[in-house]
Amino acid sequence: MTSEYDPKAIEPKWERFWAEHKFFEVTHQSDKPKYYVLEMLPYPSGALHMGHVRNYSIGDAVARYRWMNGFNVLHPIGWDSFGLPAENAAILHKKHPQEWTSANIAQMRAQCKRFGFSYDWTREISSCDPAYYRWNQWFFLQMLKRGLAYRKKSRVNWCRACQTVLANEQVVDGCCWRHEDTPVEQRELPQWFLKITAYADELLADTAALLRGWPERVLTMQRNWIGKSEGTRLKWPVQGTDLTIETFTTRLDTIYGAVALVLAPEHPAVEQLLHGLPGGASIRMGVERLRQQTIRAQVTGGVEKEGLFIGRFVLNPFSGESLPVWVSNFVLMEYGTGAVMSVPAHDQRDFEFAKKYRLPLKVVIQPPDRILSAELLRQAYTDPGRLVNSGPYNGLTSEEAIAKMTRDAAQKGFGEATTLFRIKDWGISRQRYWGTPIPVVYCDTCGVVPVPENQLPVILPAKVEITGMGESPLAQVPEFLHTTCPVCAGPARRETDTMDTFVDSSWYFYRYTDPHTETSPINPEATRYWFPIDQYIGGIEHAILHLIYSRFFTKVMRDLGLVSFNEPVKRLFTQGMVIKDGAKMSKSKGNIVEPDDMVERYGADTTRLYVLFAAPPEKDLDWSEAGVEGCHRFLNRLYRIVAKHAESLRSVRSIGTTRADGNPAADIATGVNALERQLLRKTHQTIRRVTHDFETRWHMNTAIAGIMELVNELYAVESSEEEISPPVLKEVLETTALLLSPYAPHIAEELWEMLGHEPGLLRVPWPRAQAEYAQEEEYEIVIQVNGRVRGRLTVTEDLSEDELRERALADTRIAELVRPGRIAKTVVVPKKLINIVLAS
RNA sequence: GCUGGAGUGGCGGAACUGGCAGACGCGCCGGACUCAAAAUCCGGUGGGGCUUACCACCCCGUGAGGGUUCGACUCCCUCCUCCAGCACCA
Repeated sequence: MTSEYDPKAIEPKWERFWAEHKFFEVTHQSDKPKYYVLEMLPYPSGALHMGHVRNYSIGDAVARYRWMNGFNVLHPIGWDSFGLPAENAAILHKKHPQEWTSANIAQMRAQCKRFGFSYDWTREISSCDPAYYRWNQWFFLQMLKRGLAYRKKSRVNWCRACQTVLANEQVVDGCCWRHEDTPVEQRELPQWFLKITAYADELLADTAALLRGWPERVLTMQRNWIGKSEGTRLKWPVQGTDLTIETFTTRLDTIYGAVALVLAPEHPAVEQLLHGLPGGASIRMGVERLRQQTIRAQVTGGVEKEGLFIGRFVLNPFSGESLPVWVSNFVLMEYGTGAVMSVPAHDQRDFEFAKKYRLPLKVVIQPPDRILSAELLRQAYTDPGRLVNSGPYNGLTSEEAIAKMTRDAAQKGFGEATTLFRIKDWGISRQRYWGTPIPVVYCDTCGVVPVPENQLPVILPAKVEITGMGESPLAQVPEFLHTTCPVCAGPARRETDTMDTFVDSSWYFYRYTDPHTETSPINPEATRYWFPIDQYIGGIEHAILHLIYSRFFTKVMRDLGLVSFNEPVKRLFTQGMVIKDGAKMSKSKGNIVEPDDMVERYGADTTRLYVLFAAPPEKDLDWSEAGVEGCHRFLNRLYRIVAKHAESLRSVRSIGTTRADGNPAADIATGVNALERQLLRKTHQTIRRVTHDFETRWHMNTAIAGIMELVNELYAVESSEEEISPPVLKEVLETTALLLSPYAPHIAEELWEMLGHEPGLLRVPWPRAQAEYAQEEEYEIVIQVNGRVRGRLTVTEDLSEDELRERALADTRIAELVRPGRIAKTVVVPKKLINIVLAS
C-alpha cells in the first residue's frame, strides 16, 4: 500500500475483481425486491463521448445505491448497431459496415468497463445481430397480420445526402436531422408504415394517467406531437357540378361567418374543379406556383400567405350561401382534409388572408364583455362567445352551438363529429443496406407475401457493394433479391428496403431480461419479474421519437399477449448536455474532451465524480478542466487521510452507530467526547443528506458537496491536535467510503479494503443515519428587528416565544433598537429565528 | 407566435416547505513547509461605507419594475434576455 492515490493501479484492480466475482450479474430468481435501471442504448459511433459518460455515471450511481439498499438490480447495456454512419464509414474507409461496427463496439465496451460501470455483461445485446433483428422481423409480421403494418405509395421526405426516406420525426426545421443544411425534398414512393395512429388516443391519454414519473416537459412535447383535436367534418357541394369538398373545423359555431373555402395547392379536387372552366389554364399555372411555394415553405419555414380564386363556388351547408373557392399556400394538404372554411372574423390566419384579398368580414360570435363590429376589427376574435347572425343558432354559446350544429349536420347527412391527430403513421422503409431486412417478398402471381415465421431471420447478405447512391444496395445483390414465393414456389423478389433503426430501439429493453431466449422475443417470466423499468435515463433529444415509438411497441405487445401492462417505463430522467466553450461538444466545433484522455490523466473516478459534481444532472454541464482537477484533489485528500490512519485502524471495530444492525448501545453522552460527537453528528447528517438526495431529486452535485464537507471536517479535527478514538475515526472514514462509492466506486473499494474490510461494496448495506446522532445540540437563533438581522443567540433547547424574546432583549444592541412598549408583535420560527416587529 | 425551462459573486453552482443569500468546487490573495519551486496544509475572498482596527457597526445586493408578507432568490402581476421544443394543425 502506497500513501499516494494512484488511480491507474487501483482502478483496473477493482474492475478485475468485480468481473471475477461476477458482481453485476443477476437473475430473476430472487427474493429481493427488483430494480431495473436503464440508460439509453448507445449507437456505436466509435468511442464514448462525455454525454455517454454523464448518462452512465448517473445511472451507475443509482444502480449501486440500489444494490447497497438490498435490491436485485438489473443494469444492462447493448448497442444500437444498425444505421447509416456504418455505411458512410464503409464508403469512406472501404470497410464493411459489420467490421467497422464490431471494432467500435469492442472499443466502447472496453471503455465502459474501464469506467467501472456496473453492467451485467452477460446480457449485452447488439441490434445488428441476426439473433436480435429476427425479432424485429417477427414483430413486423405480427403487425402485418393485424393490419398494423401496411404498404402504401406516399409522398415521403427524402434527404439527398442520406439518399433515403426520413420519418416526419427526422425532419428538423425542414432539413434532415443528420444533415442540418440539407433541405428535405418530397418524393412519391411505396413505403411500409406502422399504424401508430391506431394508438394515438391511448398514447395521449396515458401521458396523463400512467406517466407520473416522467418530466412534464417530455409529456408536453409528446402531447403536442400527438396533437389531438376534436371537431367536425363537413361536406360542401360545389355549384354547377356534382362534386363535394370536405373540410374539417374545430369551430363549427363560426360557420355562418365563413366567406370562402380555401384548398391546399396539392388538393386533388383542384384539377377536377378547373376542368372545363374558362381561363383554367392560367389558374392552373397560378396553383402550380403556390404548390412550389408550399414545398419551399416546409423547407425554410414561413412565407407570406398567398392565394387565388379559382372560379368556382360552393354552398354553405348550413346557410345555403354561395362562397368562392380559393387555393392558398397556407392550407396544408397533410393536415385534416386539405381544405378549410375561411372565417376571417374569428380566425387570425383567415383574417390576414381576407385583409390581403379584400374578402368581407362577418362577425358571428360576440364576446361577453363588448360588441364587435366587422368594420372596427383589428384582429380576429378567436375566443368563444355567443352566436349572432347565425340563423336558428343565434343566442347559443359557442359550446352549445358546436354540439347542436354537429348533431344537425349528422342528421342531415352533410357532416359528422371527427377526432383528428397530428401524428402520422410511422414510415419505416429505408433505402439503405445496414438495417433489418423487411421480411416480405413480391410474387407476380401472389402479390405481397410475408416471409413465414419459421424462415426468419431474413439474413442481411454480407457481400454487398455500398456506394451511397440510388436505391437500396440490397437490390444489387442477386442472391438476396431473387427468391421463391413461399405460397406458390414461383420466382419472387425480396423487399430490398430495410427498417428504420428506431424499430430496433423500440423494444430492446425487453430483450435484456433474457437475451438468449430463442423461441420468443421475450421471456415472459423474466419480463414479469423485471418490468416495468423503474428508472430510465437518457437525453432529452429522445423525448419524442424513441420514447413514443417505445410506448407504441409496448401497447402492440400487450395486444399480442406478450405483456400485461400498458407502459414500459415508470420513471424517466432526462439529463442535460455536456457543453464546452458555450457549445455542445462536437467534432466540427473542435471542443471535444475525450473520456480516454481524462481516464489517462485523472482516472475514471475523478471523471465520474466531476460530471456529477459540476452541475445538477438535468441541467447542461459546462466543462472545466480546473473543475476536474478540483475533484481529483478531493479524492487525493480523502485517500491521504485514510492512508494515514489505515494501518492503525485495520483491526479496530468501528463504533457502529451507522449500521442498522450495529451497536445501539454506543453512548453519545458519556462514551465519546465533544469533538467526536461533533464528527459523528456531521457523519450522520451527511448520510441523511446523500440518502435523501438519492431518494428524491438526484442533485448529486450537492450530495457530493456534502461528502466534501465531511472530509473537510475530518481535516479540521485532524489539525485540532485532539485525539479521536479509533472506533469513532474508523466509523467516519468507512462511512465516507460507503457514501462515495456510488459516485467513485474504485477508490471507495480501495479505501474500504485499506480499512481492513472484505472488498465488495455492492454487498455492504448502505449506512443508516440515526436521528439521535444527527441532532444538533445547540442552535443559533437569528434575532431580527423589523425583518433585519440584528443579532444572534445560541440556545441549547427549544425556548418558548416569551423566553426567546426575553433572551433577545437581554442583548444590549437589541435593547438599544427596541424601546420598551414599542413591540407590535414577535414572530418565532422554532430553532431558527425570532423577528421583533416594532410599531411604526 | 405558442408551450416548457432558466436568469444568483470573477467562474461552475448552493439555499429542499417563504426564515442568516453565496454551501461545495474553481480562481484569486495571504501564511506555513521548502535553498527554491511543485505538491500539501492553514487562513481570507459579493460590493460599498464607517473606523486607529478585517472587535464591531451601517448601507446596497439574486435580470428590470411593481405587489403580497413581520420577513421574498423563493409567492403574485408587468416587462426584458437566454435556452429548448413546436410552429399557418383549421
